[in-house]
Amino acid sequence: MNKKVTINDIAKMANVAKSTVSRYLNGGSVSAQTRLKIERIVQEQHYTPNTFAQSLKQQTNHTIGVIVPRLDSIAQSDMLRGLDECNQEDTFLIVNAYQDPKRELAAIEKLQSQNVGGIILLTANLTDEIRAALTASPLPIVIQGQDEPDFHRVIMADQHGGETVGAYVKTLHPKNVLLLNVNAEIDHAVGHDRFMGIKAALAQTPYTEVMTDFKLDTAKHDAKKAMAADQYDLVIGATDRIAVGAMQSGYALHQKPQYIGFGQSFFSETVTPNLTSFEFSFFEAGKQLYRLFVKVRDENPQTIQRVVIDGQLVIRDSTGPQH
Amino acid sequence: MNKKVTINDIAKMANVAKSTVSRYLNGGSVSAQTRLKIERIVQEQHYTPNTFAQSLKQQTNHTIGVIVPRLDSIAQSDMLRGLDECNQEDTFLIVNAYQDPKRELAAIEKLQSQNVGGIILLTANLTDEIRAALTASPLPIVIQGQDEPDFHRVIMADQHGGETVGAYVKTLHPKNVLLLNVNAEIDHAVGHDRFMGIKAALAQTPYTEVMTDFKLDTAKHDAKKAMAADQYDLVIGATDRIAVGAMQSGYALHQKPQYIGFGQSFFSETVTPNLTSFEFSFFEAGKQLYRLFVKVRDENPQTIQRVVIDGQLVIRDSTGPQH
DNA sequence: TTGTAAGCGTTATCAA
DNA sequence: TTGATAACGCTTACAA
Repeated sequence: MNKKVTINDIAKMANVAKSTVSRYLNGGSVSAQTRLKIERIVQEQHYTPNTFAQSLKQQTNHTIGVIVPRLDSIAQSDMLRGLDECNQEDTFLIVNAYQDPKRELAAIEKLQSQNVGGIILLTANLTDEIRAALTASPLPIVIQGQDEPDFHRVIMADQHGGETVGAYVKTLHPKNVLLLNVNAEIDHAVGHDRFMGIKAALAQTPYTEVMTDFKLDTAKHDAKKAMAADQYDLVIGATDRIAVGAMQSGYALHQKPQYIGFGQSFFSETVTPNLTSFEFSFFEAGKQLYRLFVKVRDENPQTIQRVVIDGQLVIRDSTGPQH
Repeated sequence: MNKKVTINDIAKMANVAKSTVSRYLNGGSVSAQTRLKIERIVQEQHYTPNTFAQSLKQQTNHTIGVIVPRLDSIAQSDMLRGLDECNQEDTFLIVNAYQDPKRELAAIEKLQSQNVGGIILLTANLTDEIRAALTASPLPIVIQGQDEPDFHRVIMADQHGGETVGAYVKTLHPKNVLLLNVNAEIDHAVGHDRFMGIKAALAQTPYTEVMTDFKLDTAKHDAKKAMAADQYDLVIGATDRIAVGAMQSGYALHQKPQYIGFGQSFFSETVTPNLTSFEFSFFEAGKQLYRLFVKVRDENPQTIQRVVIDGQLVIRDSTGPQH
């Protein structure tokens, strides 16, 4: 920050008081004559107000802290793109929590000490500590990822996704199904909501449920163990990544079951064969998330807001005819 | 920002002047007695200084604008993690430029008007306009991605990577090689530097160079065209993503050449077969980038700084024995 | 060691 | 329509 031109400089150059310049900037009443004069000088000098002074004075600011569980995920980056898309005038302070509840909590506290104007929290899992911190905060806060009844939130239609996949699975008439799920304690939306519909659809079909985690390697390992022990003609992963792990195990074991995942298109189209999956609109989720945040911040609604984002089943080669 | 406790509140509670509290906070001289008193109250009240007031007063701040070309890339997120890793006290304002030079320029201007304390620019390509904007800025600036002589920078050892891959390629004794490259005008570090060593190593071997772009679909399409027209036993992609596109084409055409890419491990391990690639340490690059930035900001070196980050060849199944 | 006071760049109030 | 002036929360001479 070298020698930035201030409102005082502009005022002097225009031979007016700085309050007049301020009024000009904020759309107050100024005569056409002085307006023109100030306008010219502001342009010439490339003047932009000092945001710190503004925030200090206004006791609020347009920086929104966004906490993401991870950055190396298409879903998250799509969501951030959605936030960007709608954004008119806010600045996002993106903090990576590295899927660690401790870091998530620390991020909430740090953001508050940095005086952000609000927080958008993307999360897989809320601890009691985090709930307490959120509740204690005077800031407008919106969360995404979990259907937490006490907070304004945007959630994905995991339940509907599970039902849709369930309905599709019925048409495939599988003989023996492997479900690769994650612990609902770690991510309730994924571990529980997604699989309800699937299990209902498999009422008449034998299936095995194996718990794994979100990492590719773990999924690969757990899938291999299961697929070596029994023969499956359909494998459903809780996420695309998990399904891909299973595909690699299948490849190694020379098995060719059908595969279904949950997630977003890029990942699904990267693997061979392309993966059939239920795809959520994370981009849309980001847009809605921003809209909801603005509503919460500006209107301070007294009832908890809840927005559900739908998705759709995209059928690709992994459940295609050649299988 | 509801009713945050200020330094004045603390001062009153402790029956001292606010300057004393300020001195306590900034490590100035205070008697053991008052130190204890203030300490207790600060803790009780969860007092944190208002960063806007601090920045306003100090005429500088600890927010660094980070412009990234894209967010849906492991390389970028690894680099950001590296930045985080070393960071002591700075806040990163991450801006996605969506691989669009216009947005990149706009981001530089917006960050300046937001009074960031400096800019870290990750980029594939610098336009003259952007060079001009960077040169005109009074802020400390560090760039990454291109070997631009006029700016402090961290670059990847693309040239050395190409030579290493070249040496390895010789040991494979390929009969006919397909190079899938990108235009050096779009990304000189990739399009030119990476391929110098490879082409030198292929002096005695027939090869075809096809230009494509960074998108998976384009690479797939271009690779398919080339692989349908001629028979190759080795395909080298300018990036992992491009190599994966080629793998998919090979799969579709029932061809099984060997494949080599450039990039980071996750992507390489996602595909089947796992991809041999020259992997740069983007995480390390991020760390060095932050260190370099701090050096530039705090020491204002008069000579242009240049840091090179190395990588290593990781041999996987795609050039493995079963091929 | 401590307190007083000025000032950072804004916006808002209130006279003129 | 304008311009002084106070205030936002903090740091920093300088004085006590």
